[in-house]
Amino acid sequence: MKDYKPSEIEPKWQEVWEGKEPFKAYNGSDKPKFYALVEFPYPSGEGLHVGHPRPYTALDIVARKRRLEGYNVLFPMGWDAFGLPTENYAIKHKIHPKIVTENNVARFKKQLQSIGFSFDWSREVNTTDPAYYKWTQWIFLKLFEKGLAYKQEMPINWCTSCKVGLANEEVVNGSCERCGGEVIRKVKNQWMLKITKYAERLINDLDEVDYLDRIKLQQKNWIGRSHGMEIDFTVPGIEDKLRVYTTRPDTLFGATYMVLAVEHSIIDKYKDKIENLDEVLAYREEVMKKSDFERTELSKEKTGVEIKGLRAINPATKEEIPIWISDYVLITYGTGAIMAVPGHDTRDWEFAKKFNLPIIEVIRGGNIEEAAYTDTDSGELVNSGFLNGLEVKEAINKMSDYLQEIGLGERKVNYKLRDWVFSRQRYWGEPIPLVYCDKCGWVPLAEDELPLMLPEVDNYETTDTGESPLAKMDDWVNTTCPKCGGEAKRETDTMPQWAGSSWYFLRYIDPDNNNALASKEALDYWLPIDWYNGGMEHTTLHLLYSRFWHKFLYDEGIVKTSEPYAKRTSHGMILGDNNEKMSKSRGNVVNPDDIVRDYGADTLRTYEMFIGDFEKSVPWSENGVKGCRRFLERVWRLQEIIVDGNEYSKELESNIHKTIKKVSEDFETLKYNTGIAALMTLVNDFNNNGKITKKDFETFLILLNPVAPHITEELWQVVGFEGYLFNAQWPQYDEERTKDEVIEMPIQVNGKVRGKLIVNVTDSQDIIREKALKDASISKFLEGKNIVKEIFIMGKIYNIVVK
RNA sequence: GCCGCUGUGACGGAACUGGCAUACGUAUACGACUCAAAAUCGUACGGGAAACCAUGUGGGUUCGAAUCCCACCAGCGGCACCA
Repeated sequence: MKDYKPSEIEPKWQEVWEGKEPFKAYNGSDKPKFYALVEFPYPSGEGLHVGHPRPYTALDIVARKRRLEGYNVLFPMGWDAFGLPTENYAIKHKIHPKIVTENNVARFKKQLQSIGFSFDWSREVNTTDPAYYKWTQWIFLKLFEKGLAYKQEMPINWCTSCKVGLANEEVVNGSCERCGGEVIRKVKNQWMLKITKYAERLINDLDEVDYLDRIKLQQKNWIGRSHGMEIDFTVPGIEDKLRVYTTRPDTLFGATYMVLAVEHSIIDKYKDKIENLDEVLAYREEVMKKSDFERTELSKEKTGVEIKGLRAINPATKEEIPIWISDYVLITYGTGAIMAVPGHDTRDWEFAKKFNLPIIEVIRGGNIEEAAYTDTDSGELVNSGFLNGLEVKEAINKMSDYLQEIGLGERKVNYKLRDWVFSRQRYWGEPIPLVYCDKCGWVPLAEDELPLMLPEVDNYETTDTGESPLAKMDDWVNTTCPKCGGEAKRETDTMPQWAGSSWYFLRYIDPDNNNALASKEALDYWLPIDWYNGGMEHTTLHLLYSRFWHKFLYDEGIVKTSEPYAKRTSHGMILGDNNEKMSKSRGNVVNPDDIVRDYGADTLRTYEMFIGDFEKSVPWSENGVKGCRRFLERVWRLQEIIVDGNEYSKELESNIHKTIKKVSEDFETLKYNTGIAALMTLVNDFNNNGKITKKDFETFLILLNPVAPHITEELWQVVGFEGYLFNAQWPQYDEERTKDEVIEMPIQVNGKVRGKLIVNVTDSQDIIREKALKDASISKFLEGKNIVKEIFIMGKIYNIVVK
């Protein structure tokens, strides 16, 4: 027997796979299809770390298993390559982002190939490839055509360091997700995508898909549907009414003041009427500097200024109430104005306490001297005229009806979800294919002008003015209007990184198509994606954005499924061996190259799957890696104890059937760790038995193959099985043979195990009782006591209750 | 503050539908082999002298609870005054 040398056999088999193409997916095959998808990586300068292979190996196992089961499997890989880190690196090192991307992609690809994933590399996509982003631009133009892309001046998150507008979702703890720089709010003209138009369907259609519950829940909470009421407050002396949004119209009698967002339009419109305008404007200026996060930090003291000279009428009490501005009311949610009910809203309560505003109890049940009473399940309306005596839910309805009748309110469904800020003032992104003409407005490029190529520039650094680097390129910016032929200017903003990743799974289906993003037949054949695995951190951004785009393409008749992913699962992070997140600065990053070099790809794969619960984060352990290498060494040495035989060994047969069942099920349910444990147990059984038949070994090799494809393929050849393992069939098990006839049954007295009996599974209660009473270790617990009850479950347990 | 997830040996974890807690692996100790070491193989391995006690804590339901219910505590993640 030769030594097990992964460094020799792994490259050998990778070459065979490259030549024989067993992992190629075929469009329009007669076989049943299976589309397995993992999130394509951002090719960063750091290269792959051991966290990447975890989900890739998991779905590689599924993909390989499906092929052995006779499926036509699409398991692709590509590169999500636009984005700021590459651009920042390019600026710092004076290398063009295109070159940086090429280098990073080459490195990632080499790393991935060394691990032996069964990707169909002939379908590789790259979001920065003009042939790819042509279709990203094309989808954008479709959105524009349908009125789902619009430009609007609105306050956005502005990173002072990157000089770039960020989606709310991209702001992390008040800092820029990409660079960590300070985020302030700035009014800018931005391209927006109307994802909110799809909010309802994005929630409702979750019922149709098989996502982990926590993923569905997180999306639902993110979209945040609430049913409420828009109520108009009249302001004597001005024409406009002040409109607020509330989910608690029942508390209207307790509304003792109003609060507006500092950006509210009423301030500028009626500045002549505001007696303390200077004070109001000074406060506004102060607040505008701050990010949403700082403004809404709960722990901080409430601040605000009363707008003197304007007062509103509470439509329920008809009394005049003061109007304030404060940073705790956001212009981006609801109407940018609230009615404050300090008795029953915590933030309003704190504000009222601070500024000595009246607090009225309108729902009995708490003590509003101490805190706002916010419970909606119990309590009775008081001090509320026609609502008195009602419960909250009834009161909401009655008040809503009343307001609607008198024309001062209407029911309204609101969402936390906001439209998607789609503009970036950066270089390394897809150019937005629109032209601005003074005469015609925003005009889309014709389809045959796509892709609008990202121009080559010498200087792609950001501008101090906040304009895109493209704005400095006069030759590129100045163009003619596609509509009227007159002078026009190109849009210089680029798209966010999320654009390319919102539809990449469609391009894999038909990656070289020049006439469409993918052919209709191919899309119809492959969709939906049968299984998509990715990180929890993408649940609210990428996952939601891509569902939105897919639904739009569905409405356009381009795809036949309203949802892109039939199933979505998530993996946990791999932490450093010090139990902290892997990062360069912490110095705990493990590079898979080292593991492949020192232990082999199969060991890396086995360990990543055996490391723990797939859904939980888990620290890396080099000792665990060693253990998996030892396991593969034991597998390798099994060739020494093989004897001829086309049947399973009698002594092992039951265990083999059980293992086939266990592994087949575990590989489908994210329980890779216990699946591998079962294979380890079977190897131990093999060794304890001293010899195994060829048939025993053959089945074992197929079961292990998805996890450790190289060693199993090699052993297949060494032992002399026919052809290649990748052409084999996944083994079947016989349910009857997975069941034991004789078991060790625990015998309990008062619920505590007092003994164990070897019995037939089918033995009756009488037989077991007789045996148990004869057993001294059990009967001594029964002495001098009366049996008052017996619990018997055949083949499982016998419990005697005594007194 | 809200929402979600998670708490089991020294460590990663296992435990079907409420039915033998700690499978599998790691670490450790001892033994075999060896001149020796590595590798390999074998044995032990939750605590306790024992009765017993142990699945974050305290209650509850049950013949029986890691699993179900209630209330807490801790850690991780997400969100950010969302009216």
